Amino acid sequence: MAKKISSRPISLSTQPESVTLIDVAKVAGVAPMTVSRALNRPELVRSDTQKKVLDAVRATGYVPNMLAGGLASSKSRLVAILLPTIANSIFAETVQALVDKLTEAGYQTLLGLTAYSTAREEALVEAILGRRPDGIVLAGTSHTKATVERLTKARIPVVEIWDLTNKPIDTVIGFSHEEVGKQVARHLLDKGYRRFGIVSVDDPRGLRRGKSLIAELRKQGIADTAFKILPAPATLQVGREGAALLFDEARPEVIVCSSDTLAQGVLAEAASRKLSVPRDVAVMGFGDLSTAAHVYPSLSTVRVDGTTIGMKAADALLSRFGASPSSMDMPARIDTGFSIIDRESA
Amino acid sequence: MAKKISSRPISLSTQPESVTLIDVAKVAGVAPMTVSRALNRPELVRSDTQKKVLDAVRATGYVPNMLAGGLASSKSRLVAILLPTIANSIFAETVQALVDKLTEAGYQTLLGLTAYSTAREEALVEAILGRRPDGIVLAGTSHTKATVERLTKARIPVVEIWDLTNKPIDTVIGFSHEEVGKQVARHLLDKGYRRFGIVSVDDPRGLRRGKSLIAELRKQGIADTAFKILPAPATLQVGREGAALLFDEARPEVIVCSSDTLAQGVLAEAASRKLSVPRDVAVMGFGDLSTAAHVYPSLSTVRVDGTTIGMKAADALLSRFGASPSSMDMPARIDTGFSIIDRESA
DNA sequence: CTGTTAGCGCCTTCAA
DNA sequence: TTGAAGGCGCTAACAG
Repeated sequence: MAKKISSRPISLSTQPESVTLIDVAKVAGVAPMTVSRALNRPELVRSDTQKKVLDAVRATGYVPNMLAGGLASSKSRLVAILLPTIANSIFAETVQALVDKLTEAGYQTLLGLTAYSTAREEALVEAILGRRPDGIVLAGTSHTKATVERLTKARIPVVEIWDLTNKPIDTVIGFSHEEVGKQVARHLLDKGYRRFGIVSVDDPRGLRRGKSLIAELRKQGIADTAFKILPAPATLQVGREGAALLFDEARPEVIVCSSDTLAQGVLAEAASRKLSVPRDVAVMGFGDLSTAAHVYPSLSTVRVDGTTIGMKAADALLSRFGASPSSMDMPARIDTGFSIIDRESA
Repeated sequence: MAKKISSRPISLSTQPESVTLIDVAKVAGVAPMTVSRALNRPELVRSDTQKKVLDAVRATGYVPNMLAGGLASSKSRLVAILLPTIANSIFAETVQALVDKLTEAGYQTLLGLTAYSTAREEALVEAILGRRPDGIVLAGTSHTKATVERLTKARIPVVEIWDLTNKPIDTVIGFSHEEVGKQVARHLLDKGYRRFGIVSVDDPRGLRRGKSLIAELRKQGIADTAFKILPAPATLQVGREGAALLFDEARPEVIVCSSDTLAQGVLAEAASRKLSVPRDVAVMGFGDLSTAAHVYPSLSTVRVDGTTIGMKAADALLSRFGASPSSMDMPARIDTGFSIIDRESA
């Protein structure tokens, strides 16, 4: 009778063979395909069949194998996220929002950490594309040529975040770091400051903000701006050290920091030197949101809404996942902007 | 001549069919299996064959499909990490260390965020097991029965971190939160404090530390300890609010916080009330490492080395991956400990 | 050292 | 609405 001897040996070992669609189908008394449908497209299955299947799933403890499903359907329900770092990171909120939204939509998230290295990013991209993700999110817009090529060839939605560019790989959601530097310069000049100091970690976007700030100051006739670049990650301690260097050398009227964490370190150093903020020295941070705002009345900051970036990135991906391949060619360029929050005048 | 007509249609579309092992094999002039070996177990392949294959890989731009590979070999080279949250998180360092080490070893990391909900954790575990990860890391030791069952049945290494228990699912790496509460109580009592206040977010481990602290104080004859529990996440602002409540009601001599971020908020509130720390009120944080240490001279804290936890978790996984299935039954229970850092006496 | 065969577990396609 | 056949791309196991 048996058309084919079961290839699965009757297991005598304690290792419970993993339950497959076929096992569920047997228990439910339907074809494997029907189980698949009941699970993935229930609207195509009569409700009593549906029930039989679900009962069988519970009875067997079946967990669908997404490797097999993904291989067969070329849909992995996987989104990769690549960022420089997660420790003490300005990206934390973005990741949180992104992961939350994607999880809710039934996608899982692969996390890769590049440590601000485009070479490492390239290696990660290659490895990750091996998983055939349905989409990928990258922090920043600066990548190696090979990375861009691979990403383009992969023909999946690519979202670059936390920066802006005129030549995105696909979709880009962020703001201009040059514009941040420029606006911060103008804002502080308007308030009458003339001697500036900058504390930044060695992060490409932070450096660009700093350079743009200096460029704008130059335009306005201010030539010498002390620019302290310290190794990442941006910790309170690093902020303190940077501030110490500036206080010892340049005695700036205002210190601009590449992140709020650094700014808090600067505040700590100022306090330890009995310097009053902002009277003796003003401090400007970057990043904000749940950290510094409302808490340090003397701290100004550039506020960036990381949560919005994460949510928009998720939206961008999800809308493309549903869409037809042709509409794949309609990427977006979203400027989420930033705002300068001035605690002194609040 | 052709044993079989190529099943792959000659593509006229612009969509470049993705390159497979077979394509590489053709170009290299070897069998597909040889390509597979050259890529995964090069030591089994003669070096000139090896070279032919690598050249063909480069020429074709081949990216191995890990879904297919995983399905065939039942090895996914994937590790899942489940934590409550990543925003403002005490886990950031742990994740960083874990991801770094695993990436280096050729594993990729799936990130799931549970928001302190065991129900959500259960759903995530189920979804994630569908990817057939080679291992899984969970924050905490408190899970639903279904989660524990599924995890046990999955027969993969499971590492619970940032807590300790006598009944781990498998391996557990962390420290006792009860012990933290107790030691903090004793430490502060020794220093002469008698009126305590606690600010905690609604996080199970933070609450356990707080309860243990209170229990120990009771033992020592101190009955009334104000315990403010605020909704997560732990931000500076929440710390400020908690402190404000305590200052208005209880006027504690010392405030113990469930995280350093909260503690910093408490410092800010104290400052705004012109209270001197630690003279008027002492503040004890939790977590530390790159954040508070060395920066706030007035802040005491419980130091936990999140990086070590992450590295040990990675080690635990990697050693089991290499090992024989039988040695799978030798889990570990590692107490990474903690230390109380007292800035006042430093 | 290299090749052949036979699936891994699921979904697409087509037929009933 | 359900079922049967075939293959997604790769690797284990064995043969040469």
